[in-house]
Amino acid sequence: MDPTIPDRLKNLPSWLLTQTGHHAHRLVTEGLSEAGARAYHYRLLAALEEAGPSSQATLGRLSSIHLSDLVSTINELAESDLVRREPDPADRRRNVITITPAGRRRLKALDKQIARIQDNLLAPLSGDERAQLTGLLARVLHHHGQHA
Amino acid sequence: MDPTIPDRLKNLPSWLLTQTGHHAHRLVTEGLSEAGARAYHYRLLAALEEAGPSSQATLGRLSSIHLSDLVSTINELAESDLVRREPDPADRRRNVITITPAGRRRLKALDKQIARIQDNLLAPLSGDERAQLTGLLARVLHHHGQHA
DNA sequence: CGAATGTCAGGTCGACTGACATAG
DNA sequence: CCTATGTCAGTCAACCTGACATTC
Repeated sequence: MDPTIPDRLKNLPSWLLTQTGHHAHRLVTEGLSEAGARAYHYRLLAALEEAGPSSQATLGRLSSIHLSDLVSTINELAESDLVRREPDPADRRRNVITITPAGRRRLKALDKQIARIQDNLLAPLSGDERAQLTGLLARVLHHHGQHA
Repeated sequence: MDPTIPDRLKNLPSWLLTQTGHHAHRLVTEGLSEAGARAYHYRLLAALEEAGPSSQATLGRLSSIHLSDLVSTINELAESDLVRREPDPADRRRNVITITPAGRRRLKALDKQIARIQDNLLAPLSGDERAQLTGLLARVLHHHGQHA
């Protein structure tokens, strides 16, 4: 039998969101670690490929990674030659971060892992229900993203 | 203007879940900290009041709090006289944890905080949509709760 | 001047791992 | 013997704070 979740929690949105969020995070972490990557790596590579060469400050905004964490994340990716970090000649405060061909290949491989994980994560839901869920979540996230 | 979330993430369920989960967690943490409590405290008190006096192992299963974290959580609650920890005469490996009257009062106060937070969290959704969302999340959670 | 950028040291919270002693 | 229980030490990822020097 199930460990009978307390009534107070069973239908509490904040509980459901933190717990499912945690399961999602666990699945992603496990899936990516097989490929030797972390969630931050995927987020950063994804933002970087879509935005093109960018400053660290911009990448932080795009990927929702804190500036102070970006430093070490970029260090790690640069060490594996997945990105390059170069000073911006036009603004000497900035670095320009560029994704390398190896970075693009890595990103593609991670894309596949990530896609597999989604299916696992939402296994009990139909296609329509998955779309419903993502739609609702996107609205909640957007609302809090505005003024967070 | 919005920081234009990368396409890869924008509709990715695992991303939406971890991010909204994080917002939920942040709101809960902030709300409870005004009352001098943490999320673990609420979860434990809730499980305890509904289950009645229980061993730590049982409480861990009910509240999804890891056994090793339960020790310090109970220490904290016991120090404020919100719960009592007593050896179980019938099974001397066990402690029996009991909620005190002060614990029940505290729990009621936290309930109110928590209710307020839900409204904030789901602000952009209608009543029907909130029910839809919690229903879908509960199914996902239940699925992963089975064999986690 | 004020604002933006990158770096670093540190802290928090929730979740977890491994070891251990004790008791059933 | 094996399992359950409680305790402790320590790790981890993600997120955040505050400080600082540099440059615009």
